[in-house]
Amino acid sequence: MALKPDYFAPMNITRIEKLCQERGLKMTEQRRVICRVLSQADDHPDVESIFQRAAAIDPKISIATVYRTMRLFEEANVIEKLDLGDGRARYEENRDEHHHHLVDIKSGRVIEFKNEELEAMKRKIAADLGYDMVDCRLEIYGIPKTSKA
Amino acid sequence: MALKPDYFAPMNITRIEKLCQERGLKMTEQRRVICRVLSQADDHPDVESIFQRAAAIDPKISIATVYRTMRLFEEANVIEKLDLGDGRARYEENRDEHHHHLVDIKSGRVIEFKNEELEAMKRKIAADLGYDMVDCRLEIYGIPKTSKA
DNA sequence: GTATGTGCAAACCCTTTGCGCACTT
DNA sequence: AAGTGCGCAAAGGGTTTGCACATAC
Repeated sequence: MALKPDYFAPMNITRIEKLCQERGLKMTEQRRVICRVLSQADDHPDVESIFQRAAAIDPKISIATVYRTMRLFEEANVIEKLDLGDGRARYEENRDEHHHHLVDIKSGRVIEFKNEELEAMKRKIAADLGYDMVDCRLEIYGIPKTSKA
Repeated sequence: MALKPDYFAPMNITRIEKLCQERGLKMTEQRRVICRVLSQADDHPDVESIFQRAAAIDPKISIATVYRTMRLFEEANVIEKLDLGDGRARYEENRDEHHHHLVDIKSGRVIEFKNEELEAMKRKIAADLGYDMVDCRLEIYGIPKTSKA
Protein backbone atom coordinates (compact mmCIF):
# COMPACT_ATOMS: atom_id res chain seq x y z
CA MET A 1 0.00 0.00 0.00
CA ALA A 2 1.46 3.31 -1.06
CA LEU A 3 -0.02 5.66 1.46
CA LYS A 4 1.78 8.85 2.13
CA PRO A 5 3.01 9.16 5.73
CA ASP A 6 1.42 12.57 6.07
CA TYR A 7 -1.96 10.93 5.87
CA PHE A 8 -1.52 10.34 9.57
CA ALA A 9 -0.08 13.68 10.49
CA PRO A 10 -2.31 16.32 12.09
CA MET A 11 -3.92 18.35 9.40
CA ASN A 12 -5.38 21.72 8.94
CA ILE A 13 -8.89 21.95 7.64
CA THR A 14 -8.86 20.99 4.01
CA ARG A 15 -10.30 23.11 1.22
CA ILE A 16 -12.99 20.56 0.73
CA GLU A 17 -13.95 20.49 4.37
CA LYS A 18 -14.18 24.24 4.33
CA LEU A 19 -16.48 24.07 1.34
CA CYS A 20 -18.65 21.60 3.20
CA GLN A 21 -18.93 23.93 6.14
CA GLU A 22 -19.87 26.80 3.86
CA ARG A 23 -22.61 24.66 2.41
CA GLY A 24 -23.84 23.92 5.91
CA LEU A 25 -23.17 20.18 5.79
CA LYS A 26 -23.05 18.44 9.10
CA MET A 27 -19.48 17.30 9.57
CA THR A 28 -18.92 13.88 11.01
CA GLU A 29 -15.61 12.19 11.58
CA GLN A 30 -16.16 10.01 8.52
CA ARG A 31 -16.87 12.98 6.31
CA ARG A 32 -13.76 14.74 7.56
CA VAL A 33 -11.69 11.71 6.70
CA ILE A 34 -13.18 11.59 3.24
CA CYS A 35 -12.50 15.30 2.82
CA ARG A 36 -8.85 14.65 3.61
CA VAL A 37 -8.66 11.79 1.17
CA LEU A 38 -10.23 13.86 -1.57
CA SER A 39 -8.07 16.87 -0.88
CA GLN A 40 -4.92 14.84 -1.07
CA ALA A 41 -5.88 12.92 -4.16
CA ASP A 42 -4.07 13.97 -7.27
CA ASP A 43 -5.79 11.37 -9.40
CA HIS A 44 -9.45 10.70 -10.16
CA PRO A 45 -10.24 7.97 -7.66
CA ASP A 46 -13.26 5.68 -7.76
CA VAL A 47 -15.32 4.82 -4.71
CA GLU A 48 -13.31 1.73 -3.94
CA SER A 49 -10.06 3.72 -3.91
CA ILE A 50 -11.55 6.45 -1.77
CA PHE A 51 -12.86 3.81 0.58
CA GLN A 52 -9.47 2.12 0.89
CA ARG A 53 -7.66 5.39 1.50
CA ALA A 54 -10.25 6.40 4.06
CA ALA A 55 -10.08 3.00 5.72
CA ALA A 56 -6.33 3.48 6.13
CA ILE A 57 -7.14 6.44 8.34
CA ASP A 58 -10.27 5.10 9.97
CA PRO A 59 -10.57 1.32 9.57
CA LYS A 60 -14.15 1.29 10.77
CA ILE A 61 -15.51 3.38 7.94
CA SER A 62 -18.04 1.66 5.72
CA ILE A 63 -18.15 1.75 1.95
CA ALA A 64 -21.83 2.62 2.20
CA THR A 65 -20.81 5.79 3.96
CA VAL A 66 -18.40 6.59 1.17
CA TYR A 67 -21.17 6.17 -1.39
CA ARG A 68 -23.55 8.30 0.64
CA THR A 69 -20.93 10.96 1.19
CA MET A 70 -19.99 11.09 -2.47
CA ARG A 71 -23.58 11.71 -3.37
CA LEU A 72 -23.96 14.33 -0.69
CA PHE A 73 -20.80 16.15 -1.72
CA GLU A 74 -21.71 15.96 -5.35
CA GLU A 75 -25.14 17.43 -4.74
CA ALA A 76 -23.55 20.17 -2.69
CA ASN A 77 -21.20 20.89 -5.59
CA VAL A 78 -18.20 20.10 -3.47
CA ILE A 79 -16.91 17.45 -5.80
CA GLU A 80 -17.58 16.42 -9.37
CA LYS A 81 -18.53 12.99 -10.54
CA LEU A 82 -16.81 11.74 -13.66
CA ASP A 83 -17.65 8.97 -16.04
CA LEU A 84 -14.46 7.92 -17.71
CA GLY A 85 -16.03 5.03 -19.49
CA ASP A 86 -14.95 2.19 -17.25
CA GLY A 87 -18.27 1.51 -15.61
CA ARG A 88 -17.74 3.15 -12.27
CA ALA A 89 -17.89 6.66 -10.99
CA ARG A 90 -14.75 8.65 -10.44
CA TYR A 91 -14.46 11.86 -8.50
CA GLU A 92 -12.47 15.03 -8.43
CA GLU A 93 -12.51 18.18 -6.40
CA ASN A 94 -14.86 20.68 -7.98
CA ARG A 95 -12.77 23.51 -9.19
CA ASP A 96 -15.60 25.39 -10.88
CA GLU A 97 -13.58 25.57 -14.01
CA HIS A 98 -14.87 23.65 -16.93
CA HIS A 99 -12.40 21.13 -18.22
CA HIS A 100 -12.27 17.76 -19.86
CA HIS A 101 -10.12 14.67 -19.72
CA LEU A 102 -7.72 12.89 -21.94
CA VAL A 103 -7.36 9.26 -20.95
CA ASP A 104 -4.16 7.44 -21.75
CA ILE A 105 -5.54 4.06 -22.71
CA LYS A 106 -2.19 2.40 -22.17
CA SER A 107 -1.51 3.58 -18.65
CA GLY A 108 -4.91 4.76 -17.49
CA ARG A 109 -3.41 8.13 -16.70
CA VAL A 110 -5.85 11.00 -16.91
CA ILE A 111 -4.80 14.41 -18.14
CA GLU A 112 -7.03 17.43 -17.74
CA PHE A 113 -7.38 20.13 -20.32
CA LYS A 114 -9.52 23.08 -21.12
CA ASN A 115 -9.96 25.02 -24.29
CA GLU A 116 -12.10 28.09 -24.76
CA GLU A 117 -12.32 27.70 -28.49
CA LEU A 118 -13.70 24.23 -27.95
CA GLU A 119 -16.30 25.50 -25.51
CA ALA A 120 -17.45 28.12 -27.98
CA MET A 121 -17.69 25.54 -30.70
CA LYS A 122 -19.80 23.19 -28.59
CA ARG A 123 -22.10 26.01 -27.65
CA LYS A 124 -22.50 26.94 -31.29
CA ILE A 125 -23.17 23.38 -32.35
CA ALA A 126 -25.94 23.15 -29.76
CA ALA A 127 -27.35 26.51 -30.78
CA ASP A 128 -27.36 25.54 -34.44
CA LEU A 129 -29.43 22.50 -33.50
CA GLY A 130 -31.83 24.69 -31.56
CA TYR A 131 -30.52 23.95 -28.09
CA ASP A 132 -28.95 25.66 -25.15
CA MET A 133 -26.08 23.55 -23.88
CA VAL A 134 -26.51 22.92 -20.18
CA ASP A 135 -23.87 20.27 -19.79
CA CYS A 136 -21.36 18.41 -21.79
CA ARG A 137 -19.16 15.46 -21.56
CA LEU A 138 -15.98 15.05 -23.53
CA GLU A 139 -13.22 12.57 -23.18
CA ILE A 140 -10.41 11.95 -25.56
CA TYR A 141 -8.84 8.52 -25.46
CA GLY A 142 -5.33 8.40 -26.74
CA ILE A 143 -1.94 6.79 -26.83
CA PRO A 144 1.35 8.60 -26.33
CA LYS A 145 2.57 10.03 -29.59
CA THR A 146 5.12 7.91 -31.30
CA SER A 147 8.39 9.79 -31.57
CA LYS A 148 8.39 9.09 -35.30
CA ALA A 149 6.37 11.09 -37.77
CA MET B 1 -36.91 -25.26 -35.69
CA ALA B 2 -40.21 -23.92 -34.50
CA LEU B 3 -40.18 -20.52 -36.12
CA LYS B 4 -42.35 -19.91 -39.11
CA PRO B 5 -40.39 -18.86 -42.18
CA ASP B 6 -43.27 -16.50 -42.54
CA TYR B 7 -41.57 -14.08 -40.24
CA PHE B 8 -38.58 -13.76 -42.46
CA ALA B 9 -39.61 -14.61 -45.96
CA PRO B 10 -40.92 -11.21 -47.02
CA MET B 11 -37.95 -9.34 -45.59
CA ASN B 12 -35.04 -8.40 -47.68
CA ILE B 13 -31.70 -8.97 -46.10
CA THR B 14 -30.98 -5.97 -43.96
CA ARG B 15 -27.89 -3.90 -44.32
CA ILE B 16 -26.77 -5.08 -40.93
CA GLU B 17 -27.27 -8.72 -41.76
CA LYS B 18 -25.26 -8.25 -44.88
CA LEU B 19 -22.45 -6.76 -42.83
CA CYS B 20 -22.58 -9.76 -40.54
CA GLN B 21 -22.24 -12.10 -43.46
CA GLU B 22 -19.30 -10.14 -44.77
CA ARG B 23 -17.62 -10.45 -41.40
CA GLY B 24 -18.22 -14.19 -41.50
CA LEU B 25 -20.54 -14.33 -38.51
CA LYS B 26 -22.62 -17.42 -38.21
CA MET B 27 -26.19 -16.33 -38.72
CA THR B 28 -28.79 -17.82 -36.46
CA GLU B 29 -32.44 -16.91 -36.48
CA GLN B 30 -32.04 -14.93 -33.29
CA ARG B 31 -29.27 -12.91 -34.84
CA ARG B 32 -31.35 -12.29 -37.94
CA VAL B 33 -34.20 -11.04 -35.79
CA ILE B 34 -31.86 -8.73 -33.95
CA CYS B 35 -30.48 -7.48 -37.26
CA ARG B 36 -33.99 -6.57 -38.32
CA VAL B 37 -34.70 -4.79 -35.08
CA LEU B 38 -31.49 -2.82 -35.34
CA SER B 39 -32.02 -1.98 -38.97
CA GLN B 40 -35.49 -0.69 -38.31
CA ALA B 41 -34.55 1.34 -35.25
CA ASP B 42 -34.41 5.05 -35.76
CA ASP B 43 -33.55 5.72 -32.15
CA HIS B 44 -30.66 4.58 -29.95
CA PRO B 45 -32.23 1.62 -28.16
CA ASP B 46 -30.89 -0.01 -25.04
CA VAL B 47 -30.69 -3.76 -24.57
CA GLU B 48 -34.09 -3.96 -22.92
CA SER B 49 -35.73 -2.21 -25.88
CA ILE B 50 -33.95 -4.35 -28.40
CA PHE B 51 -34.98 -7.40 -26.45
CA GLN B 52 -38.63 -6.37 -26.39
CA ARG B 53 -38.70 -5.57 -30.09
CA ALA B 54 -37.01 -8.85 -30.87
CA ALA B 55 -39.38 -10.73 -28.59
CA ALA B 56 -42.29 -9.27 -30.56
CA ILE B 57 -40.94 -11.17 -33.56
CA ASP B 58 -39.64 -14.24 -31.76
CA PRO B 59 -41.12 -14.58 -28.26
CA LYS B 60 -38.65 -17.28 -27.30
CA ILE B 61 -35.58 -15.13 -27.61
CA SER B 62 -33.62 -14.62 -24.43
CA ILE B 63 -32.20 -11.36 -23.18
CA ALA B 64 -28.91 -13.16 -22.63
CA THR B 65 -28.78 -13.75 -26.35
CA VAL B 66 -29.38 -10.08 -26.99
CA TYR B 67 -26.49 -9.18 -24.71
CA ARG B 68 -24.23 -11.73 -26.35
CA THR B 69 -25.23 -10.62 -29.80
CA MET B 70 -24.68 -6.96 -29.02
CA ARG B 71 -21.17 -7.75 -27.90
CA LEU B 72 -20.53 -9.88 -30.94
CA PHE B 73 -21.84 -7.25 -33.33
CA GLU B 74 -19.93 -4.53 -31.59
CA GLU B 75 -16.68 -6.44 -31.78
CA ALA B 76 -17.34 -7.09 -35.46
CA ASN B 77 -17.88 -3.37 -35.94
CA VAL B 78 -21.40 -3.93 -37.12
CA ILE B 79 -22.92 -1.69 -34.49
CA GLU B 80 -21.65 0.94 -32.14
CA LYS B 81 -22.14 1.03 -28.41
CA LEU B 82 -23.04 4.37 -26.91
CA ASP B 83 -22.86 5.64 -23.40
CA LEU B 84 -25.36 8.43 -23.09
CA GLY B 85 -24.86 8.81 -19.40
CA ASP B 86 -27.89 6.95 -18.11
CA GLY B 87 -26.14 3.87 -16.87
CA ARG B 88 -26.96 1.46 -19.63
CA ALA B 89 -25.56 0.78 -23.04
CA ARG B 90 -27.31 2.06 -26.12
CA TYR B 91 -26.66 0.98 -29.65
CA GLU B 92 -26.75 2.31 -33.16
CA GLU B 93 -25.89 0.98 -36.56
CA ASN B 94 -22.26 1.62 -37.31
CA ARG B 95 -22.13 4.05 -40.17
CA ASP B 96 -18.36 4.45 -40.17
CA GLU B 97 -18.83 8.14 -39.99
CA HIS B 98 -17.70 9.80 -36.85
CA HIS B 99 -20.43 11.71 -35.12
CA HIS B 100 -21.57 12.70 -31.68
CA HIS B 101 -24.83 13.15 -29.84
CA LEU B 102 -26.81 15.96 -28.38
CA VAL B 103 -29.19 14.73 -25.72
CA ASP B 104 -32.34 16.70 -25.02
CA ILE B 105 -32.50 16.39 -21.26
CA LYS B 106 -36.16 17.27 -21.22
CA SER B 107 -37.42 14.72 -23.71
CA GLY B 108 -34.56 12.28 -23.93
CA ARG B 109 -34.42 12.81 -27.67
CA VAL B 110 -31.00 12.21 -29.17
CA ILE B 111 -29.76 14.26 -32.08
CA GLU B 112 -26.70 13.31 -34.03
CA PHE B 113 -24.20 15.77 -35.36
CA LYS B 114 -20.77 15.87 -36.86
CA ASN B 115 -18.38 18.69 -37.31
CA GLU B 116 -15.03 18.51 -39.03
CA GLU B 117 -13.69 21.58 -37.33
CA LEU B 118 -14.43 19.96 -34.00
CA GLU B 119 -12.62 16.80 -35.01
CA ALA B 120 -9.55 18.77 -36.01
CA MET B 121 -9.61 20.63 -32.75
CA LYS B 122 -9.80 17.48 -30.68
CA ARG B 123 -6.95 15.97 -32.60
CA LYS B 124 -4.88 19.06 -32.04
CA ILE B 125 -5.65 19.14 -28.32
CA ALA B 126 -4.49 15.55 -28.02
CA ALA B 127 -1.40 16.24 -30.08
CA ASP B 128 -0.50 19.26 -27.97
CA LEU B 129 -0.64 17.01 -24.92
CA GLY B 130 1.62 14.51 -26.60
CA TYR B 131 -1.02 12.02 -27.63
CA ASP B 132 -2.53 10.46 -30.69
CA MET B 133 -6.29 10.44 -30.35
CA VAL B 134 -7.60 6.95 -30.92
CA ASP B 135 -11.13 7.48 -29.70
CA CYS B 136 -13.32 10.15 -28.28
CA ARG B 137 -16.59 10.54 -26.51
CA LEU B 138 -18.59 13.71 -26.74
CA GLU B 139 -22.12 14.36 -25.70
CA ILE B 140 -23.80 17.67 -25.35
CA TYR B 141 -26.73 17.82 -22.98
CA GLY B 142 -29.14 20.61 -23.69
CA ILE B 143 -32.60 22.06 -23.50
CA PRO B 144 -34.54 23.47 -26.44
CA LYS B 145 -33.64 27.09 -27.00
CA THR B 146 -36.08 29.38 -25.29
CA SER B 147 -35.27 32.65 -26.99
CA LYS B 148 -35.13 33.21 -30.69
CA ALA B 149 -31.75 34.15 -31.97
C1' DG C 1 -20.76 -34.49 -36.84
C1' DT C 2 -18.72 -30.94 -34.43
C1' DA C 3 -18.14 -26.58 -33.06
C1' DT C 4 -20.88 -22.91 -31.85
C1' DG C 5 -25.11 -20.58 -30.22
C1' DT C 6 -29.11 -20.43 -27.06
C1' DG C 7 -32.17 -20.31 -22.83
C1' DC C 8 -32.31 -20.30 -18.15
C1' DA C 9 -30.91 -19.01 -13.85
C1' DA C 10 -27.33 -17.93 -10.95
C1' DA C 11 -23.48 -14.94 -10.43
C1' DC C 12 -21.23 -10.37 -10.87
C1' DC C 13 -20.17 -5.56 -10.33
C1' DC C 14 -21.27 -1.22 -8.83
C1' DT C 15 -24.50 1.23 -6.17
C1' DT C 16 -28.47 2.02 -3.08
C1' DT C 17 -31.25 1.18 0.98
C1' DG C 18 -33.79 -0.61 5.43
C1' DC C 19 -32.78 -1.08 9.99
C1' DG C 20 -31.17 -0.34 14.62
C1' DC C 21 -27.44 1.98 16.96
C1' DA C 22 -24.21 6.09 17.34
C1' DC C 23 -23.27 10.58 16.76
C1' DT C 24 -23.60 15.86 15.76
C1' DT C 25 -25.73 20.00 16.76
C1' DA D 1 -32.84 15.53 23.48
C1' DA D 2 -33.93 15.47 18.60
C1' DG D 3 -32.64 14.52 14.37
C1' DT D 4 -29.25 12.89 11.38
C1' DG D 5 -25.55 9.80 10.10
C1' DC D 6 -23.32 5.20 10.33
C1' DG D 7 -22.36 0.17 9.72
C1' DC D 8 -24.08 -3.93 8.18
C1' DA D 9 -26.12 -6.76 5.12
C1' DA D 10 -29.58 -7.36 1.89
C1' DA D 11 -31.56 -5.62 -2.31
C1' DG D 12 -31.30 -3.45 -7.00
C1' DG D 13 -30.19 -2.52 -11.85
C1' DG D 14 -27.47 -3.71 -15.65
C1' DT D 15 -24.57 -7.25 -17.53
C1' DT D 16 -22.09 -11.73 -17.78
C1' DT D 17 -21.63 -16.70 -17.46
C1' DG D 18 -21.98 -22.05 -16.47
C1' DC D 19 -24.54 -25.58 -17.97
C1' DA D 20 -27.20 -28.66 -20.85
C1' DC D 21 -29.60 -28.64 -25.02
C1' DA D 22 -30.30 -26.98 -29.82
C1' DT D 23 -28.52 -25.44 -34.20
C1' DA D 24 -25.54 -23.78 -38.21
C1' DC D 25 -22.19 -25.02 -41.32
